[in-house]
Amino acid sequence: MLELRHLRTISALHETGSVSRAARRVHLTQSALSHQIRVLQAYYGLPMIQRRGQSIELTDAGRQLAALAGKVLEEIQETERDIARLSQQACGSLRIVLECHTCFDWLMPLMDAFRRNWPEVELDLVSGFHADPLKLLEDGSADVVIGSEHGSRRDIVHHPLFRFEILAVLAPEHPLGAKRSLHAADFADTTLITYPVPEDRIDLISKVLKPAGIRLPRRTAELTVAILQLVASRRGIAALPSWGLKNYVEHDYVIARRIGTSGLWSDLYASTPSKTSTCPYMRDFLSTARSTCFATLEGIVPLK
Amino acid sequence: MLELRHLRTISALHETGSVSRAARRVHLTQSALSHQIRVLQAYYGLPMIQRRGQSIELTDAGRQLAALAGKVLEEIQETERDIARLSQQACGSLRIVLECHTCFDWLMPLMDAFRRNWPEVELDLVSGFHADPLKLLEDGSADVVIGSEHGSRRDIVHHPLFRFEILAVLAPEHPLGAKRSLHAADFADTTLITYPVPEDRIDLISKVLKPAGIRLPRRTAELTVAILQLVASRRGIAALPSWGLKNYVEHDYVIARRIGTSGLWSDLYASTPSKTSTCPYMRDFLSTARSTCFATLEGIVPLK
DNA sequence: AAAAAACTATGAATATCATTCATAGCCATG
DNA sequence: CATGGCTATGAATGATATTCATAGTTTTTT
Repeated sequence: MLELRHLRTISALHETGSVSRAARRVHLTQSALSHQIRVLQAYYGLPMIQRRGQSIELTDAGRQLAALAGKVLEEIQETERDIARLSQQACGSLRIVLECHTCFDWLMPLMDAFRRNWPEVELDLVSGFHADPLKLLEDGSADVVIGSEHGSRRDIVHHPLFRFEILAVLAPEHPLGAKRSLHAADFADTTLITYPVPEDRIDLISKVLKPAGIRLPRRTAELTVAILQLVASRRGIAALPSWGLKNYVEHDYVIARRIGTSGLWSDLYASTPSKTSTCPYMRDFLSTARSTCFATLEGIVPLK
Repeated sequence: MLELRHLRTISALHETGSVSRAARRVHLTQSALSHQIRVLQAYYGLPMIQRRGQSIELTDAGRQLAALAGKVLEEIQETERDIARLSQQACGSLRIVLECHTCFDWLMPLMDAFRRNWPEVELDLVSGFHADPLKLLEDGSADVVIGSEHGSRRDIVHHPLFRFEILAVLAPEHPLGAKRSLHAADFADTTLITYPVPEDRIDLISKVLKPAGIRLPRRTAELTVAILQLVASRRGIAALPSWGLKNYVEHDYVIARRIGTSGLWSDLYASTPSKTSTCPYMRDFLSTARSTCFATLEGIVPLK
C-alpha cells in the first residue's frame, strides 16, 4: 500500500534524476530506494523509472506519482503549519547568522517565502562579523548559523545543508585560464580578492595556500558583484562557490577553473541550539532551505 | 514523521467517532490506533482527540489532519485510477450479481460513481435468480457476487463488506408492536412478505422460524417499497435490513422491531474470483463500496 | 446498586517489513 | 582496460508498527 515515504522518494527521484542522489536527499541508502521502487512497481504492475544510460527517468506512471507527490507534500506542509499555529509554536524568532557571504544569493528568496508562511515569527539577519558565531546561539542572541561545522558543541545541532565546490575566478584572458585546474603554486604572484573576513575563514587560503606555504596579498569587497568586478578588471583572482558563477561565466564576464585535481569542496550546515531545532517553524525553515537550494543551486551535492 | 497510515486512521476516527470502530474499519486493533494517535500527539505536541464520554471527538488539530486526509486520500485514489489506465488494466468487465435485493439501495449510487471513474469498464447487473451465484464467477459469466459467504471455494475470495441487522417490519398498530423484540413464536399465524427467493435465502426463516419448527404462508414482492406497502396494508410481516427502514419508520408508515434478544444479524460479502480480486478497478470498487456504505448506511458494523 | 458490556490507554512481547550490508553487473570516461 | 560512477538484488539486520494482556472509565442493564 502506498505510503508517504514512497511519495517522498519519487519526488526526490524526479528532482535528481538518479537513484543514488535521491537516496542522499532523503537520507537513505541507494539500496533502500531501489527496494522501494521495486515495491511500487509490483504494486502498480508498471515500471516507475527507466534507465537512461547513466541516470534515470521517470516513466509515465512515475510522473503521475511525482505530480501527486508534489501536490500532497505541499498540502501536508501547509497543514503542519496550521497545526503549529494552533499549538502556539508558530511565533518566536529566527535570527540568522551568515558565516558565508555568498549564501545571501539563495537566502533572500527563502526568507521571503518564510515570511509569508510564518508571519508571526520575527525574522532577522544578524549583521556584522563574528569571530565565534556559535557563541551567539549559546547567548541566545541568534537562532541559526549558516556556515561550516566547527566541531560538536553541547546543546548545538548541526543540520547538514549541502556540499558545494569553490572555483577560482579569473579574468577572461587571464594566462592561467589555459589550465583546466589550478594548484597552489599557480596562485603565486597574484592578489586574492575576498570578502572582508579573517584568513582562516577562506577555504582557499586555509586548505590550499597555507598548507603549501604560500602567502598572497589580499583585497576585499563586501558584495559578490564587487568581487567579480575586481576580477574582471584584472585586479586579482577570487574563489567563489560554483553556483553563483554560472551567469557571469556564460556571458564571458569571467572564467572559472577547478582548484586542485578533484576540486575544492566545502560543506554547509545550519546550526541551531538543540532546543529549538525541533520547533515547527525551524523544521520548516530547514526543510525548505534544503529543498529550494537543491532546486535552484546547480552543482551542489547532498551531504552525509 | 507523518505517514499515510496516520491519515487513514484519522479519517476513520473522524467518520466513526470512536477508536475501536475506526480500528475495525482500517482492519487494525484498537490498541494499534491508540498508539498511532499517541505518536501523532507527540509529533505535533497537541492532542488529536478528546474523550466525549462514550465516544471521542477530534480536536482542532485533529480536524486539520482529517481535512488533509480527505483531500489527500481522494487525490491518491484519482492518481491510482490514472495509473491503472496507463497499465491498461482499466478496462474489463464488472458484472455484479446481487444475492440480496435490498442492496439495490446503496448499489445504485455506487454504480453511478464507478461508471464515471472507470468509463472503460463494462458495468452490468446480472439479472434473474441464481441457485448458485458463485458458480457464475467460476463460469466467467459474472465478476462479483454481493451476498453472504457460503463457505470457501477454491479460487474465490470473499471480501467482507459489513454486518447489518434484520428487523421485523410491522404495520403501525400491529399488536406485536407492543413488544420490544419479537421471537419465533410471535410470528405464528401471520403471513411473511418477502422477496421472491427460496426460503433458505431468507434469514428469518432459515435462522429463526425453521429451527423453531414454524412454517408460515408467504407472499412475495420484487421491490422493497412494494413489500412495505403490503406490510402497511396489514397483509403480513416482513424482515428487512435496518438501514433502509429509517425513513419509513420516522414517518410512521411502518414500525420496526428487533428479532430475538440480541437481534438477527447478517454478514455481507463481495465475492470475486481470486484472479480479478487484485485488479485496480476491482480494488477501487470494493474500497469505495465499503466507504460509501459506512458513510450512508446507518446501523451497520464493520466485519471481521 | 451491582453487574455487565461497552469503550480507551498503556507497557511488554511479537511480528512485520523497511533499511542496510555485501555484492555483482552495467555504463561511462580517461 | 582499468577506474569510478551508477543500479539491482538476496540475505541479514534493525526499527517500529502491531498485537497481546490488562487495568481504568463510562454507559447500560438487571
